Amino acid sequence: MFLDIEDILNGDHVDQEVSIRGWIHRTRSSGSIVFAVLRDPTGIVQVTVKKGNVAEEKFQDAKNALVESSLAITGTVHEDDRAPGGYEIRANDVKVYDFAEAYPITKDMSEEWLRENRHLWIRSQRMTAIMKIRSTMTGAIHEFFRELEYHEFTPPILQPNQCEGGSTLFEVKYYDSKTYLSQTWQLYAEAMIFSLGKVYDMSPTFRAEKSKTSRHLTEFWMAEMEAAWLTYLDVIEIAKDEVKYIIMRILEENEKELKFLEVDIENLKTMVEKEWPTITYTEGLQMLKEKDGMDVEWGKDLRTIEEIAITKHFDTPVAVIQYPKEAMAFYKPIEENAQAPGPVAKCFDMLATDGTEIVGGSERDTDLKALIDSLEAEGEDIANYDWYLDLRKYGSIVHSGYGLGVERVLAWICGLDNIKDAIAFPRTMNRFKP
RNA sequence: GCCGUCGUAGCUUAGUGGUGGAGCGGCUGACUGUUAAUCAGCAGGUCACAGGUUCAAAUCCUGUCGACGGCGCCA
Repeated sequence: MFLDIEDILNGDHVDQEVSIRGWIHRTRSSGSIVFAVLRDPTGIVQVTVKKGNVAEEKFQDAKNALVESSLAITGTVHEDDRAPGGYEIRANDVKVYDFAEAYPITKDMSEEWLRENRHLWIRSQRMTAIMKIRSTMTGAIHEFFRELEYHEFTPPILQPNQCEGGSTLFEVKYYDSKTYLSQTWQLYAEAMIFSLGKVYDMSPTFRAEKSKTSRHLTEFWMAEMEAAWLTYLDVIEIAKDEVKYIIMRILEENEKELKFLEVDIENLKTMVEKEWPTITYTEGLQMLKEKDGMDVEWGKDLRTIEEIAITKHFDTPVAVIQYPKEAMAFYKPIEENAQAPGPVAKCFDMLATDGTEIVGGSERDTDLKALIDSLEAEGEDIANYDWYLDLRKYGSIVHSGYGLGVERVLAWICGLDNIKDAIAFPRTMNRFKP
């Protein structure tokens, strides 16, 4: 029976004989004693192997095993200040499963090298911590929506047409014709609300944008929701609750990992308790003018630099609503009750405290003619959308939804400076290996 | 699509016109308490690729390839 290393570090097994198994994280030898730090999914612990305490052959094995060799150790747990973590196992038996070759990842590593060796780098304490938090996060999203009695609906990934105007699609050969990888589940979710009412999903999303930044992936996971009878103002509040719930669950489950990543835990705690503001696009422009001296022409979409400036005035994420209709995708309806110099849409973005867009959503236009006009204005072939337009012909109702970028939120919560570390095997414009 | 940075040993790098060095890692040896130990020694190079300038190119020029970042766009 093998214990988790975590259990040793809890101090419950002092002076007991235990067995653990894992991989060598660090190793050094000093004549007749070998210090090996062993790693398993739960933590790291120092093991000492002394000449004479184990069979000579096993001592040599311990001495010769390089970093990442896999082995099992049986020994006695001792409390010892000299050991990292405060506990060590003094071995009386060693079994090496596999002697590793010289591990290519050593002390000095460039970003590029680590990405080329991502299949090995995911063993690092840093990536392990991030991936544990990611698991908590995706679990929390399911919990959150199921608690609200949403149904999970999984959309097709191969889709015949685009949705987000401007985003480029990955084309897939489909027998003798062609189709595209999903860039959103939205159109299908809009169909499903007539059946299930309230739906959510988390699914891969593909965007062939030529964006080479620390905030973009070509394949990422989007957590979306769509609900009948709700307005965009209703779902904004759900989005705020969802992100707060994600943070709360991570605080409950991953304190150790957050500390390892040097995340400001107190800051996250207070953020969960605060009200998150909602401002309009027009108010945002005013704020930029008055507080930042940035003069943005009304009607232009907010650029990265402006989003960062706005978020600097808040200590929580902020929802920005009612962007100019002109700059928005075809399905976002006009908000008639807005105070703005021009037509605005029933839509919102949520900006995290570092200025990244973590959520985007809207009400969906129910006016058949308006939809057709918008599509035509964007140069789309109406025939490609016939099934979607059907949804407006049979009992059309008000409905809204949004999408949350899983990696964006994770990177923000963990304070990662690059979104590529928020997913195990990132896909970007220039890299789809390993 | 536009702008910029980088490419030298397995890894991290020094080297701006004149015989390619070092640290880490590996191997050999020493060491009974290390903290990504220390000490001695050994091996390891198509200076991304192609062309050009020059008596001489890792170094200067042109092109290509690769990687990274920023803008725009987006989650």
